[in-house]
Amino acid sequence: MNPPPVGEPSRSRLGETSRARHQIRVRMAPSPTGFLHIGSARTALFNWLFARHHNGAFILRIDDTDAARSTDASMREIYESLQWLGLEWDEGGEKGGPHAPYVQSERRDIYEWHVQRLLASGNAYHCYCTPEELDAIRAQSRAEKQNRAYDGRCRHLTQADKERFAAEGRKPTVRIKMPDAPIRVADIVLGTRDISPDTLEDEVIVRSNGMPSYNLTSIIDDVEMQITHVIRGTEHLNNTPKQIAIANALGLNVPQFAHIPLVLDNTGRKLSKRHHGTLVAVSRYREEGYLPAAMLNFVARLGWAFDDKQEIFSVEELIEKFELARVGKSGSVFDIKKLDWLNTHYIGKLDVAARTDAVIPFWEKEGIDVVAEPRERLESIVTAVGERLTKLQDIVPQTRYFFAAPTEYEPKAVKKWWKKDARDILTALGAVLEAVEPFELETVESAMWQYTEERNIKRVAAMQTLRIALTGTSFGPSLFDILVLLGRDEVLARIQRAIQFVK
RNA sequence: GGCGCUAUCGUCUAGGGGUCAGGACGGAUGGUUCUCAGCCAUCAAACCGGGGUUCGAAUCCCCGUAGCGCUACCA
Repeated sequence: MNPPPVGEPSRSRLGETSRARHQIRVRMAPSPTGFLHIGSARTALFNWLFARHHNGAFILRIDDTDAARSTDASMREIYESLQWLGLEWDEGGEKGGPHAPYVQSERRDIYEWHVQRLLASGNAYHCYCTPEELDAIRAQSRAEKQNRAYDGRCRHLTQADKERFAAEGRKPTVRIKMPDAPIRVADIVLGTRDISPDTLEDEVIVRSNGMPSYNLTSIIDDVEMQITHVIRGTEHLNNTPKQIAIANALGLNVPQFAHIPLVLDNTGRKLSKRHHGTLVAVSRYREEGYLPAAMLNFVARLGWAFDDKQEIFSVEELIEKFELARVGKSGSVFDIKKLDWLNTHYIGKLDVAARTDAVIPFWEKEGIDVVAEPRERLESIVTAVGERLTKLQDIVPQTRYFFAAPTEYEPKAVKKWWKKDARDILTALGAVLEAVEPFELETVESAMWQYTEERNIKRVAAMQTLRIALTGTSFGPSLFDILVLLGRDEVLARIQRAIQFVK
């Protein structure tokens, strides 16, 4: 007895075979209520990759219908984070395009026109319920184990009822009238299913303040902007039948949908601004010194895999190999350890010049005056540090002593390496280093080895004792690199200071 | 409470009626070495449970269970 499902899309599951006639158009539609979320960044990436892979267009739309929470600052931050990641958009944002404006608060007349059509056709109606009444209805529905929170009671208001409410000063919302037929949701990653209409309630599509809400604006803009594929997070899955219903009532064709799994924290919950704060902010990773290439590679592998052997993907490879068909259905935990590994890898791939450039802002941020340093010396330091950088900001603890003598010696290191003979070793080493000619890598090295051999001292003991005197810590680059980079005078001065400290 | 989605090592995943269930991160051990990092080698580590179907099920079907998401005049 059920009427046939509505909303059947015209294309096949993958949508990747029958696209010859139409250009692929996808969009990312953040709401400007804070920084760019790591999950949004992944959604943006998937959209962007899909667009680039198919030579389509990637559109940036700003969903700011929640006026109370949206800010310009947030909008700029989102642009900036996206640009930093290299996810350039073809239309929208501050860039404009043939479907301008791309900011929803500037498109109200478009929504208004559609709402009037809905009202005129009887597919939408005014609802005069107050928030308090709604709360009560919700509570009751829940108690009665109903599957809908709102019962559609204002569908049947008489003209007299409306006038009475209006006289009371109540401002109505507009609700969409949900259909009686099941709605078919065809999802590229999750498959097709029919949603029973009695689980769908009459959503508010225009607030009482006149501002249209998400489910209306989203689908209207997707259609108006000729979006062919809506790729978004699974949290929107339940909105999809509502949006399809709205489009159907308006006689509009819906795009294809692809809901990608959520990004989870290590307890399996959705990563959110609310619970995780700046941990989910793309800008935070930028500030700590993660490379865009690493972020993209990492985030792409959350829910997507190419085969059973490849982990490292350049952006070009990602574009070439990315397919929606290979996106998984289950959520993925954001594992910072793996991001760290990738970041180390990508930093390692930077040549010295590029790595030096990348690291300079991090020195400056910590007040290290790199401008005063010869470029050559900076590059030598970076070379000496080698692969010891997981994040660019690690450059600071790794190299601080190249710019200023240590002000303290790490207690743990001192305890382990500065035994009773530390003073003697330092004194002797000082003499050795004072005498080497010239003060260069090979000469210093052989002089040191000669010393340890003659005195029958363990290399480690001598080296670590000296390392702490010079750097204040027990780890770091080759000690010979450090010696030469510091120069004889500075080395001798630091040895003297250490001897005083040891007493 | 309702509705929906999901389920392979700790994590990201490959595979998929017959495999020693593969790789990577992380972990452990050993090697290289002046330390750390790196690199090399080795090891531990998984098909949510129960029923079917089948000669054979981790794979197909059903039922559970668990987790998550949504449940706003947020998006």
